[in-house]
Order: sequence, then C-alpha cells, then structure tokens
Amino acid sequence: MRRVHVAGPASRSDLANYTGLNRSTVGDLVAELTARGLVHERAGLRGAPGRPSPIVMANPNGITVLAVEIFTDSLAAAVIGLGGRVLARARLERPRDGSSPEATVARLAGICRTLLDGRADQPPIHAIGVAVAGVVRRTDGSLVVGPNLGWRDVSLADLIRTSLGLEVPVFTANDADLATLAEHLRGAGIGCDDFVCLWGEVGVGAGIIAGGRPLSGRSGFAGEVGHLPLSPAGRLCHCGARGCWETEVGEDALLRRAGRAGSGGPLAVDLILAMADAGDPDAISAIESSGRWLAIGLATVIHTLNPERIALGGFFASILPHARDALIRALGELAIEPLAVATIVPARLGADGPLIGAAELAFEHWLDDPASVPLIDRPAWSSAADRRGATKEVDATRLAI
Amino acid sequence: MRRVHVAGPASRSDLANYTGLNRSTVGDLVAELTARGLVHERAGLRGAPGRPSPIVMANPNGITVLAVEIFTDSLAAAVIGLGGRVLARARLERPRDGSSPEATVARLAGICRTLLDGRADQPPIHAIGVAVAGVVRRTDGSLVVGPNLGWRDVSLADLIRTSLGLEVPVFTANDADLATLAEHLRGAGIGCDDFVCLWGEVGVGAGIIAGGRPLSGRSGFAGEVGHLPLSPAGRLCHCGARGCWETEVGEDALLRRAGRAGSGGPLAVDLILAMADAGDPDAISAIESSGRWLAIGLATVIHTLNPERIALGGFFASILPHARDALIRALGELAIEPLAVATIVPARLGADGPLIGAAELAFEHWLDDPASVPLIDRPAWSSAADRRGATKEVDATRLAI
DNA sequence: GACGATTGTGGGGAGCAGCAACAAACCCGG
DNA sequence: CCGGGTTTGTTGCTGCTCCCCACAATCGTC
Repeated sequence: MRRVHVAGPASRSDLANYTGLNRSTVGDLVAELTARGLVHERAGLRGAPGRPSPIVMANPNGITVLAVEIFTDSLAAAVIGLGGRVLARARLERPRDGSSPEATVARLAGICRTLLDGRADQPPIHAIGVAVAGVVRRTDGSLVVGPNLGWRDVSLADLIRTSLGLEVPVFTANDADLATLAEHLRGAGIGCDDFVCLWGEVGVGAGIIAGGRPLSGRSGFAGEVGHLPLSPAGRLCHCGARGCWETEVGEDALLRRAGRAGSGGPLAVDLILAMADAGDPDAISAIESSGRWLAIGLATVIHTLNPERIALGGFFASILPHARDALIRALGELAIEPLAVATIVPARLGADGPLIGAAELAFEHWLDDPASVPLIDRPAWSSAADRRGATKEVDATRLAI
Repeated sequence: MRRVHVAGPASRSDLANYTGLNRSTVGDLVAELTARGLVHERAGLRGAPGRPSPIVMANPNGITVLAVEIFTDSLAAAVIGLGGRVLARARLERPRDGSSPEATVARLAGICRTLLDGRADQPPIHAIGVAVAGVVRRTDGSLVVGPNLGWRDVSLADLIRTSLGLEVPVFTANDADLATLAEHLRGAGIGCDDFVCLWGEVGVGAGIIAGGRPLSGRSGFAGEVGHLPLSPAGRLCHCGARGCWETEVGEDALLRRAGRAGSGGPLAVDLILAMADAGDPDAISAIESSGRWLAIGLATVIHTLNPERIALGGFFASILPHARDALIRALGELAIEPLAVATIVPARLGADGPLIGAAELAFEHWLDDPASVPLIDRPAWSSAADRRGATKEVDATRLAI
C-alpha cells in the first residue's frame, strides 16, 4: 500500500485492485495513514459512471528525509519528501585532493545545515540516506572500501550523525545500487522486475534488480562489472588485472581512441560528441568502437541475468545516441537470439539518481511499518527524550535486517 | 514450517525458534500436519534439562511425486517422497538419434509405469516434476527450445500427463536450474543464500540462487553462461558467435588440448584424468589450461553476482581436483581482492541433482499450502471425480504464478 | 526427593481482513 | 427533472491466525 503511494497518486478502488484487499480494509488503512499525516485525499475525478473514488496521494511533508551523496568529484544533499518530491537541493564540487572522511563530512554537513535551516518551520527530518562511491557492508552500513575516494573502513553513518547532531537513523549504500533503485522506482526501470542499470564514468559499475528486488550479493559487491576480464590481451587496469572491461569502455578509452588521451572530464567527452555530431570520422569511429565493447559486456550481463531492460547511465547515456547502431549490431552477433529481447534505454533521472535512491532507502523503514509514525498530534518532535527513545529502537531493527 | 520439514527433522522447540512463532502455534500446526499425514513425531532425545521436545520429521509417504529428467544422453525417473527421500529410481540411455518428443516421452512413460507399478499398494503420485535440457517458459511450463535435443515449442507438460494417464499437475523447468535448486536445498549449497552452480558437460550452464531465491531472469534464460563472449579471437561456437566460454572450457576443449579431439563422452575425460593421475604432462597441462579458462568465466560471474559459494558440477567436478590450483591462482589475479571470498566446491548430488530438483519443484505447491492436502481419511484417491476437480484448481493457480 | 529449567497444552483475547448489506454519488435516458 | 443502473465508500459482523498466560509434564541436578 505504501508502495503505491511512492509510485504516484491512486484512487481508493485502484488501491483495492492493486493490493487485492477488500474495499473496507483499504478504507481503514487510508484513514489510518491520513491520521498519521502520510497521505492526503482529494475529490476523485468524475466522468465514469458510479460513485467517484477519492484520489489518495502521498503528503510530501508527512515524512521527510535527508539524502546525501559522496562522490569522487562532488558532494550533494537534498531534502526529499514522501512521494519522492525533492523539497530542497544543493550540490558542491569536491576537489580530488584525497581529503579525509572527517573533512569531507564536515563540508557536507555545511550544505546540509543550510538546507535544513531553510526549513526550520517544517517538521524535522525523519531519517538520513547516504549514497557513497564505494562498497558498503550491509550489516552495519559502514564503508568497507572506497577506491576512488581513497578511504577504507569508515563508519560513515556515525560520522554523519554526530556531525549533523541529528538523532535519526542513517542508512548507507552504494551509489550505483541506489541510482539503480531510483531508476527502478521512478525512472527508466518502472514496472520492470528484471532490470539492470549500467553506470559509466571513469569507472564502470552496474546495479541489478532481479525478480523485483535489489541484488547485492554476499557482501554488496554484486554489479562490479567494470572489472569483467573481457579482453585477455588488453591493457593493464588500475585494479591490477589485465583487460578489465573498464579499460575498453570507460571515458578514458573513448578519449584515447579519439586521440585525446589525458584530457579527462566530461567536457572532453562533450567535445568528442560535438565532433561526432559534426561528422568527424575519427570521433564517430571512436564512439562506435566503444559501442561494440559495450555490447560485449552487455552480452555477458544478458547471458548471466537475462534482464528485461537495461538502462545506460552517466557517460554511457551521452554516447548512446551515437553508439546505438554499432551496439545493437554487435549484440545481435553475440547474443543467443531469444535472449536479445532486453531493450536498451538511457537512464532518466540523471545526476539526481543516487540522491533519490538514498531517500528511498531512508523511507524504506517507514514504508515497511507506517504504524511507527506518530499520530497527528504532531509536536512529538518537541520532546527530545521521546525522539531519542524511538531512534534507538529503529536502530536496533535496522541492525537486525 | 514446511520448509523446515524438507530440510531435515527438527524438534518442536527448534521449529518455534526458527519460525519465530509461539509454542502453542507450532503445536497446533504440527497437529494439523500430522492429521494430514505429512509428518511423524518421535520421542525427543534426552540429555538436556527440561521437558524433552518431540522430534518432527517429514513422512516420505505423506506426499510422493514423480520426478523425470529428459537429457540429451539419458532419460531418468524417480519416485520421491516428502523430505527428499528417493523411493524408487530408474535410468535409461538415450541414443542421440534426434527422436521426436512423442517417441521420447513414450519411452519415458515406460520406465515411469514400471516404477509406479512397483508401488501399487502405496498412495498415488501427487504431482510430476520435469527436468529438461532446454529453455522453459515460466508461465505455462512449455519447452521453448532445447538446442541439444533439437526440439522447439513442445508442450511437454500435456504430453507427459496424457502419456502417463495421470490427472496430476505437471511442473517443468530447466535441468541446470533444478539441479542448482537441489544443491541449494540438499547439497553443496545448503544454507547459502547467494549461490551459483556451474554445470559443465558438452555445454556449459549455470543455475543461480540470489538472496535465497532462484534467479531465472525475464524469460528463464538466466545462467546461460556457456555463451559469454570471453575470447574475442577464439573459435567459432555452434551457437554462431565467436569465442564463447563454452568453446574454451567444455569437454571438447579439454579433449582438444589433450590431443584427443573427436573422441567424445565421459570415458574420454576419465582417460585424461587417469593420465593426469599417472603424471602425464600433456594431460596435466590440458587440465590446467581448462582451469585457467574456468577462472576467467568464474571471475565474470563473481564480479556480476558476488556469490558466497560456487559449486562445480558434472565434468567440472571431475577435473576440479586437478585444476584447483591453476584455477585459484588465476582467480587471484583476475578478481578484485575482497570479492575473491567466494569458495569453490564440487557439487554433491551428482547425477541425481536434476531429479531431486524436479521433485522439489513438484513439492513446492503443497509446501506453500499444506492445507490443500486432504485429511487422513485417505482413500480420497478412490474417487476419480474428486481428484480431477482438485487437479483443475491446482492447474489454475499454477498458471497464475 | 525437591528444585530449577525447559517445553507441551489449553483457554482467552487482540488484530487483521473478508463478507454482505446498505448508503452515497455518479452517468444516462426518457 | 427523475428514476434506473453502476460503481464505490461505510458499517457491523464473522472467521482466522497467532500471541499471551497460566498450568502441567518431564528432564537433569543437587
């Protein structure tokens, strides 16, 4: 039920159909959610015969969470309300100076406080979701290793909680996984239960939704497809192995093939795209070559997971229009015919993906158990003691997941 | 609860702990299952303080299913009882003569009838599970394509049902997926929620358990890893593509490297293993080469799925003792370090895997809903009308899955 | 042989959800 | 403008599942 609320407004009878519950039960539940301030009801639209069914919609201010993102090149934060509405947002460039987790979180806390101060008259944040470029341990949400950040074994959740001085639960996960979750719920993967999202920047990673659920693997490393050994005689990868997929389809590979090695960054890629638009044969052939290598890795993913749809994000979304033909052609040669039904689409949420996914992660707990949201006699947040008690309980259940 | 019954005997208090249910509730449920003849209770073992807890164990004759297997080289059938007990079994060589589905099923029906006749005094079969070497459509259980059988679009379930004249539901699935399910429940993958089983014979395929559930993909093709494009400059595969993994790690590749191309079959492989045992350097190097290629594909699987454990079955299990060192060494070079935690083990169930998995598939329906098993006033099977009615209902729910 | 520990048993009750009948609100046709 | 048909919300009742609690049974141990 809560799920439907996070997937858009719906009439009561739609909800009854969707959940398979009785009209009476739906009515009771909606009443309870209204009492807790989680949903609004609006007069239903007429036009059909029969009594009009009220439209139930999520109340963005019913639950609000803080979503933050720690990337190699940027920090970002947003306040996101129920229903996925972005209520406030801020982004900051981050120099690649190998700064410590503490310093980075301090800067992050700065923008967060700015966002929160702008909402001082609104109900406070219910939870914090963190998207970080690295591997996160599922059991306690700590960062095991963030290769591009140069961090290792950081207890990010505690760091952020204390740095912000907020006594709310903090949920942490990998950025690609969260962006994939976001695309699955509100982007290119809506309604698709076997979905893969491939993210390409300097490195390459994927997020996987299998059977409607995120697939994280034993320790959260699933989807590290950047290091598939696809090119046995290929170049040395920074991971130490030879011929990783990343060395053939990453940004650097495209720049190299276009004769612009060394000049990193999205601007260089944009230049090559512009050249290809103008008909430059070297640029076009470089992009097509990336497309063919993309197909080789995608064939691997398709044969292993048989997804219904694959979304390409980041740098891959940019080159997709130019690389599509070469990619599809190569896929047709590599994939067993009936498997090739996976459709390739660009990601839709762009740079907001990880933030929206982090928010979704933070919402999860309340969506699982909306009864834990206090009743409408709101100023519950005026009592610090109550809040702390509630937080503790939540933390315990989180650890038990 | 039923799940625990199929995973071995357990005391009542164990069940209460495992399910989180109350002692009273467990008592009620066990009583109901006993009334339906699904479980027995035996005096609990003493030795601990406190009142001894009765041991609950599955009753093999409570539900019995017929499991059949249609392979390229062999046909097999078994009668399997609740708890996974094999009550009767038969296997038959199948010539690779491209015989039709009808002829094959007729031969299969022969051995099935022999098995069933030997149990004429026992309660009849409750369901049929079919393991077939090919791709099966999940919605209706028909065979989409069986490349090695040379079949296409065969409605196997109906064929088998009419051929045997039994009005029971028939469940069909891919052989590798079922063998993996079997290994997960009762073999090398017990208690492992992120598990991959790699089957090598002439072709190569994998079954995947992700997050405790079978991963079949959009249309059941997941795990077709034999055709991963890992060797761009490699040999032509019978699938039409170039450099499929299969061409480097299949039986034929080993025979080729050992200088015995053409002489197919498990006997040829055994010969090479014997030569390696005797210290023959060519045989050893051929096996090690297979081990290295195995590692390349496994690295792909590991980076994509991050399994906790990988079981090698069929031909791979045979060469594992000799190939292990080369495999582990190559994996160490290819895999990002923390990922390499996946342990590689041989499959445990051997040739029975697909049959046991097929039985598990057939049990599934009753395990989901034990209440649908008639009460102990058994001779319910004396009324053909009742049986047919029940079957129809079951079929409807199966289609709705 | 008494005591503590552990577990099965039975009655009462809370919570969730379905069912059926009724009321409300809409469209449409006369 | 009004009644029929249709769809949907509302209300009271019922049934099911499972928890809680008190009690009895059975063990090891002192």
